Amino acid sequence: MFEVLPGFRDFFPEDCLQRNFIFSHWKSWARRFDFLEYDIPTLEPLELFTRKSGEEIVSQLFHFVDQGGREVSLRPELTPSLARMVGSRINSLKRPVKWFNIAENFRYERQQKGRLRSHYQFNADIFGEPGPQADAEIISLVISVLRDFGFRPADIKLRLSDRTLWSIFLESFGFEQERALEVLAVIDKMERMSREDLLEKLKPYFNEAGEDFLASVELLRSQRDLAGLRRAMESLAPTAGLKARVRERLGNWEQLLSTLESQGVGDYLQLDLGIVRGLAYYTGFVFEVFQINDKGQPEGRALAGGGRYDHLVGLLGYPDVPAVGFGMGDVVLGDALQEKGLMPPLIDAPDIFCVTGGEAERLLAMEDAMALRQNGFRVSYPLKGTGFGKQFKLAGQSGSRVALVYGSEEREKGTVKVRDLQSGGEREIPRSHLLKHLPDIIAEGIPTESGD
RNA sequence: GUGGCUGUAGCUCAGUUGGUUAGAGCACUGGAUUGUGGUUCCAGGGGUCGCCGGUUCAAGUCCGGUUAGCCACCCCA
Repeated sequence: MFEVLPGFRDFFPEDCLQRNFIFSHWKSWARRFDFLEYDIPTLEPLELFTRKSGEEIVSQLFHFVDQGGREVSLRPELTPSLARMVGSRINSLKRPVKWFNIAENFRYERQQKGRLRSHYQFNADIFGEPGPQADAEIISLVISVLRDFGFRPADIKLRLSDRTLWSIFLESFGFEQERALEVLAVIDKMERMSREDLLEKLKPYFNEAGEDFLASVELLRSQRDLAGLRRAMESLAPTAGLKARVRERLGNWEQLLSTLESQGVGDYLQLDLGIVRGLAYYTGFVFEVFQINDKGQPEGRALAGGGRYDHLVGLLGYPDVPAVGFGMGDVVLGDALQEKGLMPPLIDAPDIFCVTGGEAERLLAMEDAMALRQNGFRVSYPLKGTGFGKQFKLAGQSGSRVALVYGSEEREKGTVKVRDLQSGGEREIPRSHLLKHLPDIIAEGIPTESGD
């Protein structure tokens, strides 16, 4: 017997129904925000990913050598491919470039909850616009989608942070470029590490001054509103030059937040500089969306994450172009929808179920079924002969709205009996009038004789 | 990659101190039912007890290994 590979999933029809429910929401909201759909290959040169993330990523990629001797890999994400597409035509694309994609991504990793070796991810990105209104557009889209799934502000929070402020902060301690990123990586782990371990990790950078540094980091991380963030940053910036950059950056914050407030999604935001995101290429606003528990604490894996990456396209060898985007995976989202009871009952039923008597009647039904199908109706019938009773049972189980009854009596009169499978009401109409009347019957039903 | 827990029918699970041919509910198939239903009743199919080995007269049950899943690390899309 065969089983699916570890970390992969079979999608039975009921699973596809749920997947399509998620996909259609994603797509619908991307369209409403006027993002255009694009797509990329499943298989890419291995180097496309190592260029961005370094050689250590290779052990987590599904990669192999193809028959032509090329080192290739299933895509673990689509940002590098997207950067290639955008970069290669950046001078002819109308800006801002607003694109989205829904695709399967692969990673060779030990699986656990919310994290498989294959998952589907919704990505939307904006290229060519460096200002905070592009960030707001992305964040607003993320929240709009999740809100439409039924998550309320009490269920989820988009934790919003800023790599730019962290850079200014680290610069005030004398850290820039690589060393700033290394210290940032330590800050990223603060939620999960003890104070002793943190101090140990910071020792190479601060010697004995780690305590003071940590206190400053804590001050920043604990801020939950813009006024507090402003006070904290200004108290930490030692020079006039840094103070000016803080003021300018906080102006961007104001614009971002006021845009999101006026779009009515402010209730989902939580200012939280504790979000850093591990990836090195993020440059400005960054965010992650989490479910929150009764105490208001984030729980589980991020439902979505993203941010600004103004130098990635340049890093991959194309002209520099500012960019901001996000990703949202189907696994964590699907789990969250199940837990919260937000996955609605999804029905997948035909419009019409044909019930037939003998062979002559069956052939008439086949003729009508095809005509109905050509007009967009979803029509089903048994694929083997059985009695009327059995067929009505099947019709009921199918979830179909109406049954069309083709018996010898109807055949002789040139009619067909239409039965409303919900109300039990019936109506006999000439076969030639089927197409004309069925849309109304399906929409409005047939009352029972008692007028019920 | 490291560690802990768990594997009995498609699903949820029983299965006694090791003891004959491994069970239930749901689901599925057929029938009761050849002109009207999702109820009901009857019957049936479906298992290498994850896999391999060991202990034993005897293993679903005990032991070892392995594999898969879950959880936590590591890491992060």
